[in-house]
Amino acid sequence: MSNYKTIDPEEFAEIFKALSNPNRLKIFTLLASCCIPGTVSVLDSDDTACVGDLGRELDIVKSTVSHHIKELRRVGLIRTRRDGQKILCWVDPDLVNALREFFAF
Amino acid sequence: MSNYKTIDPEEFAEIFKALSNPNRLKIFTLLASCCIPGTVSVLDSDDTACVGDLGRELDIVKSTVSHHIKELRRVGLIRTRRDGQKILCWVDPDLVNALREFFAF
DNA sequence: CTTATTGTTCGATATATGTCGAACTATAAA
DNA sequence: TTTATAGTTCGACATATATCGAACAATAAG
Repeated sequence: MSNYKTIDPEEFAEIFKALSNPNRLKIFTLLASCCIPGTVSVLDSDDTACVGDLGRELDIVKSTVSHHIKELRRVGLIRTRRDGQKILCWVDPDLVNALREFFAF
Repeated sequence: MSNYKTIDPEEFAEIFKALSNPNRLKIFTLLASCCIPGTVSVLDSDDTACVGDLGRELDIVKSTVSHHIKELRRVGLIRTRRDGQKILCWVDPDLVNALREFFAF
């Protein structure tokens, strides 16, 4: 694991912190599993809103979902784009790749 | 990322939480970079104590290091073994592999 | 323009966490 | 047995966080 010396501990700690909350991790995994990396995320094929759908899926109020989305976006794990009333979300494949390499021997 | 559906969010969130503290992440990376996976960890070739060495390296008191070691061990990221007065630490390669797969597309 | 829908921001609150120093335990050395 | 070294546990404190509901903002529909 020689690459461990090259990472910024503060930055990576922030990323792991973003994944340390169960609901936030579920949001991340939902987004990761429902979309092709690099493309816009949808929970079903009807192109529904991310924040609302995620809240309904996880049974948490939208203000909490919005807060979690903001945090995931802040550390770079996901990206967002407005489409009408809805905010579409998807995972950033580059950061996911960096995380996979972090755990590579 | 089809494997995202199979993980336990609570368990993985705990693991990420263990890595979410900068000092704890530094301990993990020090252990990961200084030892061959599966073997006993040493910071230098003199087989010195892990807790004391880590504390000196990171400039934090031993009670804090001990607390962090306990947390890393609780979630399975590291393993420990007593050797005389010293507690030797090393990373668990299986869990590191699982984390790498978690971020695999 | 008015109403409905979607998402954000704010304030409050309860809970968790990181850190330290002091006291204690365990092992080794003299 | 006494002393030294290494690590753990405990109590305390300050700080951060997760969550909710209410109020607000933006966009769409009528």
